[in-house]
Amino acid sequence: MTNTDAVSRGDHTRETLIISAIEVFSHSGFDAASTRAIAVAAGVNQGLISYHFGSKQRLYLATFEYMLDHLQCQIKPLEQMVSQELAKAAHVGPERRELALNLMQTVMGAVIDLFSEQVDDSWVRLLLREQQEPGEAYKLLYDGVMSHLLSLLCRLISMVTDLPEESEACRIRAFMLLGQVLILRIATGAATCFLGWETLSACNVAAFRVQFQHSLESQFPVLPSCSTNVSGEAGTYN
Amino acid sequence: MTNTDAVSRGDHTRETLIISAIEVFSHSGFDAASTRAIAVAAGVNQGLISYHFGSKQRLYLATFEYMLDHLQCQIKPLEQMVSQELAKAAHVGPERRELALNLMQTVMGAVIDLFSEQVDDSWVRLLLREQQEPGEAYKLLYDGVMSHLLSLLCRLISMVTDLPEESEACRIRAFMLLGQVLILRIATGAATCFLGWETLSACNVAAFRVQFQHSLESQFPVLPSCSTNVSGEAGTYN
DNA sequence: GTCTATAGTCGGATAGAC
DNA sequence: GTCTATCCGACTATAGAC
Repeated sequence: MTNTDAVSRGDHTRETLIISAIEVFSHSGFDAASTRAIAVAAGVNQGLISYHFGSKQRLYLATFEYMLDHLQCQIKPLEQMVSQELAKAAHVGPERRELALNLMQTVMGAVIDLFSEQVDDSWVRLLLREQQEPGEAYKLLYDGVMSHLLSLLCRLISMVTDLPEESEACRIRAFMLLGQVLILRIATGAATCFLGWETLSACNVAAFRVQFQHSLESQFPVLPSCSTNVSGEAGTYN
Repeated sequence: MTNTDAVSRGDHTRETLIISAIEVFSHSGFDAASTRAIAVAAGVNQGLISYHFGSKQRLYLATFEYMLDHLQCQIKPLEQMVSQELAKAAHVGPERRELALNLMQTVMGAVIDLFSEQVDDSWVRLLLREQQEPGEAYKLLYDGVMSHLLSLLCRLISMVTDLPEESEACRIRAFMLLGQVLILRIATGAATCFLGWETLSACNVAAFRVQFQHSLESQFPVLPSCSTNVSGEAGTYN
């Protein structure tokens, strides 16, 4: 068992604290979350927060670095995959347009997966709070994830619509597209009441995905032709 | 000046406290918001919160009742207008479908107006927080506004797409549609960084509205015919 | 209806033993 | 690295003067 000792006791405490901190911060907000409550949830002593992170604020930032690492692991492969597929078919014309649309479906499918399976409710609450009042933690979030995802969508939208990739119009479209799928996690209360989805079951997510695909296809019409999906079934990319 | 005395000093204090409470609650969250800070922001004594509302929790609920009144004043006329327009043209067929699409544009335009001009940043933060962890205040919000707005959209979507109004598919589409426009207020941080919109100027909102109209038209295609907008320019309805 | 003063609780940060 | 004990400030709610 010297293997588990490879991560020192301190490192384990550190991660345990971060995981508990995400839960407590997300529930109460930064100010109302007490370091005592975080320590209790983590099963460690309160003094260890100061020892490992220096202050409550620094613990808060550490939680964002932690979440960012996980989110980036999901986004980066998407970026690479898109670049590869586009490089393989570098020519212009309707085929490229259809490829871009297929890639868009794949990317958005992956985003739906990411936010429905991997991203916890508490993560959503934390990320949303920073969106509302961007602070130090938000810069991490934007630079690390949001900007990459939005740029990726712009690239694809640009190819499908012929809008310039850097244009405001294209960026707005990317923004709206993201809103269309993220609303499922943002308006949790409305989803519960209006759709009757207490929790996001795999079945619910599948139904949502079907409607989103319909919406996507009509939003960005391509010339009618047989669909050649780039990576198997849409959205199975991981 | 007996006219201004018609609202007693107490009523004025009450409203002042509510307005300040919205600001403070939205910034810090319920737990971290201090009644002291609210009282200072309102320029009244801290003890008056207990006197007028009984407790911090009741003040919190009062803020939602206050916001709800304002939101309902915007939503109800929309519902009535849609019902009237649909009653006037009660027949089926492509004309009705196009009417429904025009009504959808008008309704969503009004929603964009509502959330960009009338609904304050602090309102958005409060409403979002309740969405994330629905509490007592959320029931007020859902029954008073959200359910009405979503049902209205379902009615129109159903006519344009032939999806049954009560079907899950139709409800999901309504949900996504709302997400597409609300993202502008929800992802404030991303809007600032990615679109460069520090504040939502009228110009920014106009650009957003244009892109949304494009998206809407392609999402819900009707048979090509001359557009007969129901109430003048789309979205000028108030 | 409004104000002051205060009781009682809980917060973050830290010093020092182990 | 971990724990106990403690300082001091801020919190809600309330009692009572005006």
